[in-house]
Amino acid sequence: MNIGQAARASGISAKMIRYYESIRLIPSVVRSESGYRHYAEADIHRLRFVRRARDLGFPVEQIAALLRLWDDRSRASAEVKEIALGHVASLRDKARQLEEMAAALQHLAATCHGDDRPDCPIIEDLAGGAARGHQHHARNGGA
Amino acid sequence: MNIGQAARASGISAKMIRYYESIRLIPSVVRSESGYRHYAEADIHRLRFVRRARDLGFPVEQIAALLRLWDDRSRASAEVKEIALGHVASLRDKARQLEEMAAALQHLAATCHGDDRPDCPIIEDLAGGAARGHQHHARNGGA
DNA sequence: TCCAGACCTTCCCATCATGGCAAGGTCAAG
DNA sequence: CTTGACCTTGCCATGATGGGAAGGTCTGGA
Repeated sequence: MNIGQAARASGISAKMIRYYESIRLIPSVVRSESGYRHYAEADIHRLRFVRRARDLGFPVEQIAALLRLWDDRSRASAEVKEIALGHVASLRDKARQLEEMAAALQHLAATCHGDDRPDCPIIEDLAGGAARGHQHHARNGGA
Repeated sequence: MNIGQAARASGISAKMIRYYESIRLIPSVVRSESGYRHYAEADIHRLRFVRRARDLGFPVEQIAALLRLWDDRSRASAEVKEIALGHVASLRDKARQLEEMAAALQHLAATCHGDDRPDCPIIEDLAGGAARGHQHHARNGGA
């Protein structure tokens, strides 16, 4: 199987397959005499593993760790679980941060008329909280 | 005020102030004869505006739009509100995606013993769903 | 046999926002 | 005048991905 077929079979673009190989996330595959990469079933499985892990938002570094654990038949499931739960925590943390920003901004937007008047609490907040109204500042604009 | 003081006053690193200037998010400030940037109060206000918008997760492009609206005393508040609510939606969307990943992974992890046995539903799922157990695949790993 | 077109290779560039480092100029205080 | 803090520009790196160029390979058909 050439890289294009491997890409279609795994759901990872050829570009990314080469990239993953370059950073050693996946091993170098065999090449034909002319230099074409050749993928066997086991390689496709590995790529699909990577694909699923990416879909779950794992950073590449952690995927590397998961692949090592996959290869190690005797590792404790606790090791895998620890990585997984650590990642869950990090995902939740990021989600919470985004949600907090959204809530703050929505709160601000709720007090904005949103009509054709120029009055806007959102801009006023960004401009420095409740303190000032709207000081002008036309400046030496042209770079 | 030099760039370092402006950085301290605005909460944006000197590096980022220069960057923002280079991409024209903020206008070029006046320079001393020796080339040092000099910041006036109005510049600091503008930088703080940018800082707050960044804290709310606005991408730089949208901050540029907000700054234009800030400068335009006659614009309708509806324009600002639209940008803000659009951003709220995008933040919520990202947060939801992360949360979905976290939930899926947590669900998976819940079925994993997490002890010293090698059995691990997490790895098994990544390796290809319920289909196979754990096929081996030692390969030309060397790279 | 030869060509077209689809495929492959490597290499470089861009994203987005940020930090780091290096080489060199400037300024203020001692 | 020296020292040290500060400034300047420029390049490189991140993390994961896409785009494109320049050139080699393979396959099928006329």
